[in-house]
Amino acid sequence: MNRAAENLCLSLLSNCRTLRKLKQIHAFVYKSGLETDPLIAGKILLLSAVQISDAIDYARRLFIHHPNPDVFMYNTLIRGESESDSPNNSVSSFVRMLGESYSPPDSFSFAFALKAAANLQCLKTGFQLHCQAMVRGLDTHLFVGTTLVSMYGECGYVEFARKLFDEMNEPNVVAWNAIITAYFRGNDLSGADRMFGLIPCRDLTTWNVMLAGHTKAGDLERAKGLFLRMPSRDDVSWSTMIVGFAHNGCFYEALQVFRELVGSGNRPNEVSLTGVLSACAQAGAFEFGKVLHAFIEKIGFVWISSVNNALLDTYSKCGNVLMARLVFERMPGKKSIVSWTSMIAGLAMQGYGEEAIKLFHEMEESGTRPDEITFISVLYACSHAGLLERGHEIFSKMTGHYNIEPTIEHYGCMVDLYGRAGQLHKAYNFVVQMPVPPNAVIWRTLLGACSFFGDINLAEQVKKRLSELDPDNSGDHVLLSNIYAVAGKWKDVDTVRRLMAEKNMKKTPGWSMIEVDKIMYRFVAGDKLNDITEEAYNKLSEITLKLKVEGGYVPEVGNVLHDIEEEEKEDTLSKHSEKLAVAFGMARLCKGSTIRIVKNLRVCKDCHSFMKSISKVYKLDIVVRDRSRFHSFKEGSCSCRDYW
DNA sequence: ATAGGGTTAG
Repeated sequence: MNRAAENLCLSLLSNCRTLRKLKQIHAFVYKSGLETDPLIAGKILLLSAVQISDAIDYARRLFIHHPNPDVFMYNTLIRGESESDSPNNSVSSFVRMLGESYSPPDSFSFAFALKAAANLQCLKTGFQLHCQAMVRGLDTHLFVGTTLVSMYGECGYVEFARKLFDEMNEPNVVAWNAIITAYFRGNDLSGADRMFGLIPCRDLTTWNVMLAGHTKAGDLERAKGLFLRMPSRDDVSWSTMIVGFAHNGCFYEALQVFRELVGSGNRPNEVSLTGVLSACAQAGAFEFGKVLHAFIEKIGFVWISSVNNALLDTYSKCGNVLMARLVFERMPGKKSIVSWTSMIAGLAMQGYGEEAIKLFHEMEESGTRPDEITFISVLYACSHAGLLERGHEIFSKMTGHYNIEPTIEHYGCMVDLYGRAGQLHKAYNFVVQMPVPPNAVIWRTLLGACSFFGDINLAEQVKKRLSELDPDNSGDHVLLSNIYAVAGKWKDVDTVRRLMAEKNMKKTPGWSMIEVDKIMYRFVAGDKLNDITEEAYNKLSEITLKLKVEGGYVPEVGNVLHDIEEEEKEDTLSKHSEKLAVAFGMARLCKGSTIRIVKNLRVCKDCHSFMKSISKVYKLDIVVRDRSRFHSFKEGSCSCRDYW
């Protein structure tokens, strides 16, 4: 009878995919008095520690309450913890195991604990484990040796990894894959390629290692070539390509590979989904993001926190905080630091400073310790909402209460905080007194503020420092020349322009994107004519006329670089990519639907008032995400309250 | 039960 119950439990467990279901089965196991059955306890631990995402806390509790865990259970816990958010727990479990006389660590224990050291990139821990393995004569074990190669590679000691590899008795394909990965880790692409040529036989992982190595190095052409050449592909190959494209800003390609993946009859896994969602977030592909959301609900990935985090980020980067908030509130289990930080950043981008700070306090109360990224998001929220006092408080809290050493990015946020508020000299003094030497980004932030508030004297001073640090940056010259243009100092404008021409500096072309029928269209300022741009230009002149007549729109020519005739200036302005994108959206989208634009640079003052005017005259909502924040235009005003 | 893919900011 007990035998029958045991078989029933085992068969239930073999089909278990979610923590929810596992808990139900676990309850049944208790009812049947089988909780100490080694086979069943081992399987439940394996599921919660390794096979089900985000269930490691459950696994730990289960382990603690289990009397005399065997070697398998120890190894399973060490394994699960090595891949969790805190791999140091894995090392602690290993140390605890060392103290148990009845279950000494075996080759598996070492392999998993070494994996934790690799994930921690902690050479000291790895080396200590290596020594322990030598004492027990396990360092020559094939699996342990392979993980040692991998660990040293991960910790940046590629030469040493190579030495161990050369000393291995008969390295198999897995060991070869580990040494190739180590070469990539050390940025030695030709070394990796050389080993790829020497390897006696290749398996699927060998190819996947090559894909990952080249996408991480930014060589997507090479990766794509390998992807097409490889004899077969699995879900890791697909997700490597999707994530690789997404990380390198090639969202179009990322979406395309995802479509191919689905088109070829495969079911995307959670990694492909997080990758493609990240591409949607960057591109602002709201409609496609919603399709993915539906898909995620349908196949039950709502239980995976990484997918939820990516989804939350997609909604907030597409300008829909309400949906982001909904995903955030409905997330199962404990919210991770990534969930909190993404939600805070989402509110910050919309200018909801108070709400972001409120959420930050909720996070603190929930017992999740904010990290340096969280503070960047909160400080960003303060600077974009003009909350000087709060920004100051939070900065002090970071250093005082949380003992987090500010990085140059945190100082950048503070400069931005003062700069955006127009306290330019306070910002300047802050930069001069910073304990870290200011870099180009810091000075550029200040130059941007000088440009917004038209402080020519300070701008010239700041530009001098920038010329020392990053003399060939075109954006800085454009900013300076804009400052002169606004002040009508055309001689100075000319000097800057000539310098730019002499040095052959190219302006970063501004582009804007808009999604129509789940396809992203990209417009570049002064684009050549084709069917799409012609449609946009035609609609744009119609809109401009209507705005001038009915909305009292007057082009603000101050931001135009050249000292040319008024009419010509207006012509340059009218080619700004965000205007083309909006016009295209108005021509193509259903009447009354919100227009969503993503722009790579910051929106100019003229385009800003143009959008306001459209929202009033056409009674249309427009959401523009620029380099720095969201602008939601409604009934003639913008959510940024002209503070950007 | 060794190797390969993962979401947050700048």
